[in-house]
Amino acid sequence: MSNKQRKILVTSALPYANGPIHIGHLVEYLQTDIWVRFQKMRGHQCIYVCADDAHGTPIMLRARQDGIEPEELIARVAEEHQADFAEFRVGFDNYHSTHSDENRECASLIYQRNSDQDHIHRRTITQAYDPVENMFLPDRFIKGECPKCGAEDQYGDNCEACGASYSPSELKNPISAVSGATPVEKESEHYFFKLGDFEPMLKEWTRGGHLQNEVANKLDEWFEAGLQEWDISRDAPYFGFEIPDHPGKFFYVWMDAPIGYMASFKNLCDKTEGLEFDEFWGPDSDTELYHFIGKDIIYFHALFWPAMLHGANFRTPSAIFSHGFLTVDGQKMSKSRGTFIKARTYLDHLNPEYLRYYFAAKLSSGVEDIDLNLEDFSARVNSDLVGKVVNIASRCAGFIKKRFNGTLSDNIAEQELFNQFIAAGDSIANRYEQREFSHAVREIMALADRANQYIDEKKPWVMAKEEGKDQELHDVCSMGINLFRVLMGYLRPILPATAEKSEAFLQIEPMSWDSLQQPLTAHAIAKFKPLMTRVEAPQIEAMVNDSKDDLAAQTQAQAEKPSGPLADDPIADTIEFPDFAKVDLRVVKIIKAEHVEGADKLLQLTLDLGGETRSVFAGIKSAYAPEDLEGKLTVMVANLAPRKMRFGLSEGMVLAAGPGGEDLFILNPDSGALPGMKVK
RNA sequence: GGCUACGUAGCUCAGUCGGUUAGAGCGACGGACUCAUAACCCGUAGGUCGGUGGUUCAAUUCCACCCGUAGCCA
Repeated sequence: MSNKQRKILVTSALPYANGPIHIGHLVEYLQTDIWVRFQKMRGHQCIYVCADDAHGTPIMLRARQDGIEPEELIARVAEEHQADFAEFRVGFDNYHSTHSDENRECASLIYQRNSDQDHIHRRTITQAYDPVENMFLPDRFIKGECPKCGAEDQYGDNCEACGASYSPSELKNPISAVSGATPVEKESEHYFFKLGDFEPMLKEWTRGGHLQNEVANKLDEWFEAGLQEWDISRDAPYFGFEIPDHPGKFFYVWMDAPIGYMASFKNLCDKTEGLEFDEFWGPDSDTELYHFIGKDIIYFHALFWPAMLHGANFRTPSAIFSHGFLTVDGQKMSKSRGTFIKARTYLDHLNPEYLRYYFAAKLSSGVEDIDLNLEDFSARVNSDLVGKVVNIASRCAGFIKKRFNGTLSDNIAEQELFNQFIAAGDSIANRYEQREFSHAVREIMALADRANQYIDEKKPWVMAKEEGKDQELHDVCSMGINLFRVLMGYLRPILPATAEKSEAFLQIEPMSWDSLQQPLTAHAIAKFKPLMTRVEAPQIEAMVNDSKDDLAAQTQAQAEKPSGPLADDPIADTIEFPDFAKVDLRVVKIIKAEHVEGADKLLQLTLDLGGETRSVFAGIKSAYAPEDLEGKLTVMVANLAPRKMRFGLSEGMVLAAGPGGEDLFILNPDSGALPGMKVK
């Protein structure tokens, strides 16, 4: 190793403990793992820690729904997560949980130190509250109609239909997703982290080479908008850590989640001789700290996190490495298309090495999304790995075994070619270091092509039939094996399992970057066994089908819950006839229907009551075009007090049924009814 | 809606700090070979570099607008 040993601590974002790992998550864990394995091969001390993110309202509610304690839920999920990671060979040095003593200590300490420095501020805010469940509601647990476009069933923070963002209080007809009750406004004192205190420090930090350029540019936007205080507390009931000395107040899950990186490392220190927490986290630490994250959580990692660390007198990260999202066959992962593939479903059908390779072949240091094209996936894996790389060993091993007693030649036949392979190592290493894995793969595959060309030029199968060519045959095949070894060494961070099988075949110690420079001569190798088999189309189909099955199971589960108009909207309290008789319903004819300028949902109707004309605004624009209404008979409440609306006076109302949106249905009297007739 | 990326051969992607005939791998087609997991080797075809305008002697590369895709808006 040419450089001195580095001390590096690496993290991947903590997976949330309310659901399984899917292939989208894996982009990050595999990217990180490849980088870590590369660093280790280079001889550096590189420690990779992670943990389950176990706190927050969704976990509390999910546990309640399953009828178990949150602790039981997160324990079960932790086991599943780690089993998935292990099979994908994600080599964490430690995997912990944010619901741990270490994390409670670290979170409390970071809070306390920031508080002592006056970076925490208390303020009373008003928030949506579920009066049935007696809990405050996070935005995404409030549903209602979008204030902009009127789309039904939208979350409290933004509308999936029109993309508008808003606050939950702006939602129309809001309901709690937990109880179905109408939320009320309620005051509560919250704790805020004064992010603005850190603006100068953050501006310097974000431009100090710790972020990808495009990310730093993005942050500039946020700086321009102004840094606002960050709400770090939540009220009971909440699954998390109670804030020290403030009963009933808990740390917001996003406050203690990144601290989970520290906690996991602390937990590792406690069980590892000679590993010192302060050496990696102290303010003057000269070790390196890297966080691999998805681009969706840049805000938390590039602003709050360095600021909190700084405010608590800890070191800040050396760099944040953000990556894009995964699409499958060019589109967002979709349960109905069977492309929402869970790690477990993948493992049921395919070798994890394939996916590691495919992702590596597409990953760069940027934040672009990458696409898993299933057809391309098979082609690429089969052609590159099976056809090219593994095949090199396969086509040489037979001769070595049969003709030379399984021992390599004591010559290295083409020193120059071997040197070229070694020389390429610097460039490949540089690609790995820069997280330009796709470039690294490209360079390695170019070498694999070169190795196959070499064998083709030398034609060992011809030599094998000629007299007196034994030495040459031995040399060429040994050369092939040596080239294969170097290639496998370069691929080792990406293909750990295949590399191990290759090491067993070659009968060598685990390869390091430096160990590759010495070719194997006069060395006994084992019998060759296929190192990797091809991806078969039926495997892919089966995986996609199983992913669809998951969906079917879910839909079924939903179907078991009673739903429908009666369940959604139970029959109201009994009334007496006089109550009903107060309502004067009349048959009317719609003479005119027109759009109302500026109104999202309303149509203006001119109604003939048989001698009298009324103007009524009806919220049925989403379901009816005006021209389809004109001439129709319907029913109105004729004695409803006129109401002044933004667009004019509405003199009554027409009746319609249905949940809303396109599903609204006005009433039609049977033929023969005349305008003005009373409905009784 | 505002902002940010991205849009290059059938597929997956390089590349161009503006400059002669735009590249690779896979796939297709043709040939060669038979050591090898029908793998490997040689060759051929295939692109108005999302669209329209502008700057320039010259634009796929710079600028503007438009279309499409994705993400962010704490």
